[in-house]
Amino acid sequence: MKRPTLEVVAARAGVSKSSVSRVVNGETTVAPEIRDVVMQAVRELGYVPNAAARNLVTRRTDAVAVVVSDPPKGVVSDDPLFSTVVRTVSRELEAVGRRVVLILAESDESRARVERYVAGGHVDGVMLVALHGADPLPAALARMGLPVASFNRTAATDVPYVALDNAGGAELAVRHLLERGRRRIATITGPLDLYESRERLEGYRATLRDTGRRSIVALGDFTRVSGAEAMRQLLEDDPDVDAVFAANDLMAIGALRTLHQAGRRVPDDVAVVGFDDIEAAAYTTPALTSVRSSMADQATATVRLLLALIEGGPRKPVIMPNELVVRESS
Amino acid sequence: MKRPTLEVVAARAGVSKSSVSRVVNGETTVAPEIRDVVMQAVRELGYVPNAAARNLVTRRTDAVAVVVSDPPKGVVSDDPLFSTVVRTVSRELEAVGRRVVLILAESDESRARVERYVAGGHVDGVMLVALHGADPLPAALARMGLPVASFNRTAATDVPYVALDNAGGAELAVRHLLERGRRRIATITGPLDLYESRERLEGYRATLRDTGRRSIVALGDFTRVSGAEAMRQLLEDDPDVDAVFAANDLMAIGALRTLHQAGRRVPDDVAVVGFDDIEAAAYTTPALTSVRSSMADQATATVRLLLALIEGGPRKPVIMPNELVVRESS
DNA sequence: CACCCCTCAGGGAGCGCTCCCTCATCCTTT
DNA sequence: AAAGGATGAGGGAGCGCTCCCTGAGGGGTG
Repeated sequence: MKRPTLEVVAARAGVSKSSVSRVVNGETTVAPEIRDVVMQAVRELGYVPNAAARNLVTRRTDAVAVVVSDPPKGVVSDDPLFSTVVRTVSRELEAVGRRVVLILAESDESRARVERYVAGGHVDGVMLVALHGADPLPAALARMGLPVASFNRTAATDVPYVALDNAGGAELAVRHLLERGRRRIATITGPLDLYESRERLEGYRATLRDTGRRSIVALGDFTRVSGAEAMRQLLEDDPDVDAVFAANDLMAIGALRTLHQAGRRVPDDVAVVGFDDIEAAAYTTPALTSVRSSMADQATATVRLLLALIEGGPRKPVIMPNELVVRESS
Repeated sequence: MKRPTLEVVAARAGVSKSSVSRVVNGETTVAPEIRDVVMQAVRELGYVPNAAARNLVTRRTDAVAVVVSDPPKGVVSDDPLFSTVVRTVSRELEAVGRRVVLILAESDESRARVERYVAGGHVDGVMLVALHGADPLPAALARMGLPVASFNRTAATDVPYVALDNAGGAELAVRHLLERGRRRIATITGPLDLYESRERLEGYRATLRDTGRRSIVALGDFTRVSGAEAMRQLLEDDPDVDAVFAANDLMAIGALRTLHQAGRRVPDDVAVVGFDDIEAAAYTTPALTSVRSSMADQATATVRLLLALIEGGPRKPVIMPNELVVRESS
């Protein structure tokens, strides 16, 4: 069951190790006949280069770490962000022949492990996902000089990122509700240690402020449960609320549930708008109006950014646009 | 920015490379004072062993490939199976100090890449997820002698797996509907090239058969869209249908949507039962009755199985139990 | 025709680590 | 007290690969 080495292939092909190496690595300075005989031997022996040996000398790994830094927060296991991002990223990296090493950094301990791992030079670059503002990881990674790109903005200003136009999206949502004639427009925020949450909240506030209306804010943490809870709070605090902008769809879904239980009709009594336009948004009752932000596109852009960084490209952030998808809930 | 090597650490500590190696690898045959002085040097220099070099000689990688073999099937990006499994597996492997190399095998081409990759000895074992019955990958991987464990049963009989009691779960669902007095119980199946789909269908059929009732079957593919479509079909084929057992929750959610649009009340006119009890099941309107099968537990069991396999454990399958969670939809 | 240059194959050092083997030291045992 | 055994440190080969360097051979130029 021993795998053939370069040397064995060379012997079989009757050429030197160097030539085989050149052929395998696609160098052009090889005579066609040597090329052919080597390829033949490679095929016959089922030769696969040993990545460890190669990595040992080249210092390149062809691997990228995808670090999902995020507290486990209970059972939010079907968080669509996670699968969309991981899936897209994996697909995109696969296409350029790079491996994905997935790392969940849920505790300080595992965060330390990530640092050690990355410091060990096992990967060519790191993509960061879902960090709260205070997370020390981005800065720590950036400090070790390895290419790092972040999905969403982080507190570490020197880490290039790809983010949405969050404030713009929130403005879209709120303007839409105003146009529908809503007067008491509340919001359910995401965790405020996340930039996106803060920006969405700020967009909501700014838009209302322009019309002289006051903000009605309840705090959530991007989970369905928190959305349901926040909606209950909102109903209690201000029974006349007639519209809600939830900072993501999961929370909007939670809010929908609370409204249903409380006997409020959507959109007749209360209009609801979410953010992200996840697939489930089209399957709620009533179907959810949402700010569409293609997480997949954002993920792709982040991968591209990281790859560019690895090639020595410029470290500049990217902002993705978004649009409003109007459905039954508003 | 050059990383220190074993040799440098040895020099600093005033001992031999061998001793440093022993300390770093936690061998016990080292005098405490040498241990201490080495640890000190390691700390001071921030030494992290080079995995490539280590792997080159030991042939161990401490990495496990998680292969998600699955056609891209459009936008089913928030498939809860994916995130739950990947997340759980990652967490579990992290805990035992192993890396996760995530590979999406969506095309024949990438499947070939997986084979080559695994053949290259880059990982100590492979965990397979979500394969359709005809997938040649499991057999191919098993053939190369590497430990392989599958999340769910596959066609390759020699690949150990962890599966649910699918037929039993279906029976639970159907019996429950019968007890509720339903007479025309239909089912929406998953893709029939999946064992789980076939087993759930078989469980449904067998249970109905025992009561002398006939089966009413519509085909789905585990997505919301397909559930909605199948429900439409069912309504058309048999307008008197008064209960539906969907082979997973996502399709049940799709069915709920169709029923809502068709003006049928749930559960009054039609009762709906899903399978998996994903988080979203509690957030539908009405909340979904579902067969609970902890995907997380199943994923954990699969990891354990794989780790045992790597240690040379026995190759025997594991079957997980399930229970019915009754909510408003039935 | 002689010389030089260019192209391209082969030789071999060395990447950082492990692990086998040797050997020094100290403790036991008779 | 001498010899054998246990313990544990050090030396060094070698894992499979890349890449620099050397040098052979062929073609072009004056």
